[in-house]
Order: sequence, then C-alpha cells, then structure tokens
Amino acid sequence: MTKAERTRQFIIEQSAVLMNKKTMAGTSMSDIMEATKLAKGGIYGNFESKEEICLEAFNYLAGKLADRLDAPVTAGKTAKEKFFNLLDTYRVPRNEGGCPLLNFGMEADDTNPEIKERVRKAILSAQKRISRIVTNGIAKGELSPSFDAKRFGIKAFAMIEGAVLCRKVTGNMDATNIVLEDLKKEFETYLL
Amino acid sequence: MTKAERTRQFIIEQSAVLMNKKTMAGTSMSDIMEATKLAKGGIYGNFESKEEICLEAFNYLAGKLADRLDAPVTAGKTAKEKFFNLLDTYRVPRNEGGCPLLNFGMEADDTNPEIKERVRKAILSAQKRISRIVTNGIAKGELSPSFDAKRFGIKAFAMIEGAVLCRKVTGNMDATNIVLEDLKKEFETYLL
DNA sequence: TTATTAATAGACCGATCGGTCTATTTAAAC
DNA sequence: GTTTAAATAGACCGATCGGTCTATTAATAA
Repeated sequence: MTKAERTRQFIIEQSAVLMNKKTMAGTSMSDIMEATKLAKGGIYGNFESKEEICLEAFNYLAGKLADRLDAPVTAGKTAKEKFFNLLDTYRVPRNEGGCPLLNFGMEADDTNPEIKERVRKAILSAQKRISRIVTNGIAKGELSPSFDAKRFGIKAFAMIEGAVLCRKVTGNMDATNIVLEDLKKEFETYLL
Repeated sequence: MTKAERTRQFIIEQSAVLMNKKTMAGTSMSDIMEATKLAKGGIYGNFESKEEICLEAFNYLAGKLADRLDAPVTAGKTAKEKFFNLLDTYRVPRNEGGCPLLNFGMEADDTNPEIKERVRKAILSAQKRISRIVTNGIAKGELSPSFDAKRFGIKAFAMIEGAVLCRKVTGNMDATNIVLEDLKKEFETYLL
C-alpha cells in the first residue's frame, strides 16, 4: 500500500463517519480537512471531487457493514445459530452515526441516483443474507419447507431498519428488543 | 388570516417539501426563494432564520402526517377496521419525499437536538395511535386481552418505517405489501 | 381617499462553499 | 546518497451560503 493509497483510505474512513452522522450535504470539505488534519491539496490530490468522496465513503461503510453482518452468520453452525447471531449484532449499537443504508438511502433517494442505486443493491443483499440462512436451513432439514425465505428476508430487514430508526431517535432499545425477540420467535416456529 | 400569516404558511409548506426531499442542510435559502418566488426580504420578514423555517417545516409535515393517519382510524368503527384503514394508508405512496419522521429523524439525530426531540415525540404518538386501537379494541371486547398493545404499537411502527425506506430506495412495494399483510395477519390472530 | 402601517424587493455583507494551482516537501528508485 | 517522482500545504478563485438593511410597494384603518 503506497502512501497515497493509505492517505486516500484514511480520508474515506474519516469522511464516512462525518457523512453518516451529518449527511453528505451537511459535511463540508472544511469538515473533512479538519477531521483528517489535511489541507485542501492533500485531499484533492487524492480525489477529483467531493462527490467522489461521498461515493467512496458509502462504499466503505457498506462494505464494513457487510463484513460485520457476514461474520456472525459464518460463525453459526446451524441456521438458527446463524440467524440469532446475526440479530444479536444489533444489540451492540455501533455508535458511528447509525446504519448507512438508512442514512445514505434517505438522503440519496431524491438527490443522488448513483448512490441510491448502490444503497438499493446493499439493501437487496442484506435481505438475501437473511433469506439465504432460511433457504440453506430448509435444504439441510433444519427448517420447515413452508418457511418463505424471500418473504422473511424482506420483512426482517424492514423490521430491523425501523428499529434502528427508533433507537436512534428515542434513545432506547425498546423497539430493537421487541423486533429481535419477535423475529426469533417467528424463526423458531419453523424449526424442525 | 392576515397577508403575512398566509405568506408565512406558504413559505413553510414550500420549504417542507424541499427539506423532506433534499434534507435541511441540502436546502438553501435560494432554493426556498425559488420555490416561493419570494425575495430574501420577503422570507426574512416572516422568519428569523433558516433554523426557524426548518423547525416549522417539520412541525407542518408532522401535523399533516398526524391528520392523515388519524382520519382513517376515526373512520373505522371496529378496532379491525381502524387498524386496517390505517395500514392501507401506506398503500398510496404520498410522493412528497417520503416519511418526515424517517427523513428528519435521521438528519436531526446528530445535528439538531430540538428537531430530534420533536421527531421523538412524533414517533411516540405514532406508536400510541396503534396501541390505542388495540387497547380500545380489548376494552370493547373485540380483541383478546392477551394482545400486548404497547408492544404491538412499537413493532408495527418499526415495520412500517422500514418498509417505507425499502419502497423509497428499491422503488417497489414488496416490503410494504409483506409488512402490511403480516401485520394484518397478526392482528386477526387476536380477534375475538 | 388618505394616512399609516405592514410586507416585500433586492442591493449588500462577511463567511464559507467546492475547487484550482503552484511551490515545497516527502517518499521511492537508483 | 542522489535523483526523480509523488504527495501535500496553503494562497487563491468565483460562486454561493445565511443574514441584514433600506427604499418601496401593498394592505389596512380612519
């Protein structure tokens, strides 16, 4: 990793935190300069525009999120373990401005088609991560074939994102706890 | 209603649409001037600051949302009718930038404590609107007393908000349809 | 209709926006 | 260790930011 590559990555990571908290429009280049302790030249030597930084910042956050969610799934042996591990990830609030799919999704929706499209793909793969657990669980004879995997993935994702919003705004875990409990309960219904 | 009051209201309504779409930070005074066809003076004669416009814009959107959700509930006679009416509201996308609780909530969370607090209250009352249907339904003997009203209100709200996010970003009604169906199904479980 | 007051237009303000460019420093290759 | 190339600092750019102020217009009261 060359110096420039390291600097570029550093700028992306610092900007990502800012933008996840303050929105992209609400994050100025001066904010980024201050966070990175770099001057204008140091930043524009590594990026063409703020727009590019926004894009890379979301990519970085989405990638990190995917890793963070894949890990507990991989760690689980049974479908139940995988799913429960995945849900428990949301018990530990990440405190970096919340879910980037929620943050960037809401902002990009009416302002940035390119990022909106990336958020769309990230949401789809988040839903699929859940569906896949169910599908594989059915294949391995752990879950009832009547379990609608796709449907459950879409529903669970919506519930979780809604709970994240509630947690962020209300400051308590009520919604998160309820949603996680109910999802686990429903999942267990299909256990063979 | 005096001229100034009408102008003030007009500015609020126009700004609300912009801010709900482009975020507060992403909406400039020039955007508002353009949307209202008013000059600087015409706006600052009615408001102290952009901040005040943001606050009033959210209040306006939250109030309109409350009205829009109260109506179908009031219209229903039984608890089931009330709840189903409420849910069906989400079948008709409003196309004004999406749910202000979602939009303003995510932005205000890390940037604007005053608005964050207002969003918090709005979320609580949205949850209560659902809980109240259940509580009253139990009191009237329409629903089983084992139906946990508060819990259901919190959960249903989270599911709906998550579905709104999915609809906005993916452009389809998959999540909305699934969430509404499942909520109706669960509700019917408790019907006496 | 006229006098008075409220409301608006738009020039203007300093600060900050995103972005460029050059001089200089720093890292990498020899 | 010297040369060469990459990376950074920071002055600078025009545009735009949120906000002020005055002259003028439009609404209201007499």
